[in-house]
Amino acid sequence: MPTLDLFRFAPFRLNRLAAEVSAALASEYRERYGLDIPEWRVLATLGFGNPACSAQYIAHCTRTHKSTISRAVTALLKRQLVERVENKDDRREWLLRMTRQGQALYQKLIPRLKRRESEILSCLTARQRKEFAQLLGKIEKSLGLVQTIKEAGEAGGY
Amino acid sequence: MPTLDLFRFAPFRLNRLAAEVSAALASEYRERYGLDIPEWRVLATLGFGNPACSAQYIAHCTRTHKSTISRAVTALLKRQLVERVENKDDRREWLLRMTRQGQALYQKLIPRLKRRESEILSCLTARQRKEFAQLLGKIEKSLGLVQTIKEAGEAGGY
DNA sequence: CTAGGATAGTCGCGCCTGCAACTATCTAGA
DNA sequence: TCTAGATAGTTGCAGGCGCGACTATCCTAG
Repeated sequence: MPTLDLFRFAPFRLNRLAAEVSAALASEYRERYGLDIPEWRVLATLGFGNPACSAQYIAHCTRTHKSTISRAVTALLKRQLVERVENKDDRREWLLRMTRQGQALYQKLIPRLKRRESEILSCLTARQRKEFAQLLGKIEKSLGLVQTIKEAGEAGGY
Repeated sequence: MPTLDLFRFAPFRLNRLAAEVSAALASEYRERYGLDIPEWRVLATLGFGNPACSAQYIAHCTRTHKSTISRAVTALLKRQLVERVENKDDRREWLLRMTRQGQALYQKLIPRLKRRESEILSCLTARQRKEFAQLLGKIEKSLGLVQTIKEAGEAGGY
């Protein structure tokens, strides 16, 4: 007679943990800066080595649906946190980048988020944190979640 | 100038991984058996050491909102996968338990889900899987996600 | 015994988000 | 060149779910 302990079942544990961690961070970007997760992902992508990229690129490498990214970009445009410029080579897409105001918000937000992450992981030793990151990496890799940046990049620079 | 690599940021990684794992399992309980996640959580709770408990108990220990559990129970009642009996001692609540049909579905579903979990974790060695479970446990504990069963139990048996 | 507060469960409302259709644009092949 | 298919982005729609109000019931203090 098969049985399953939900509390030892990795998929359930990952879901619950991710929800809890997201809730812990939401107070930073939502309550303090009025951002939701998709909007934060747009800023995060533009803020790290991708100063001007398309919405599609952001959707790909954050694994977020393009309609969700589209709405996030619309909201960020309205708040003048990002701007978009026409891509002469391909007029279907727009190149997105943070405005000065967007960068200012980003600069203030990042240290707060890093601090929150540190708090959450502070129950682990430095060695355990590294181990945890590596194990996550192995699972991500086997699920095909890792190479999105490189592949996206190689697939035409976006 | 602070910066943050989304792909090394634990909250993002956990979110993305949880979403991917959930999607991988959804084909089992949704496509094959027409269950969504809350419904599956109800069955899982009833199937493991809690043969007759209240909706509130399920909500507590799965960390799911009571309205979500309520709707899941309604759907399961309609499909006659669970039934509920009046609790003479407290007529505000109902005791839920799986019907014979519910148990039959549960028996067929469990091995499939376990197999999927094994596939997902097959990229890790046995030792790494154990390590991963322990690290998850430490984080869960520090976030107060662990003792829900015991606390719920001690809080009156529900 | 009664009144006020707590708790179980239900349900309406609104937000979020994925799906799919749509437009505009690009690309490849006849 | 022209056409068919692919792709970027937007948007209407519907389903899922959390919030909060509501009813019914229970409990505790006076």
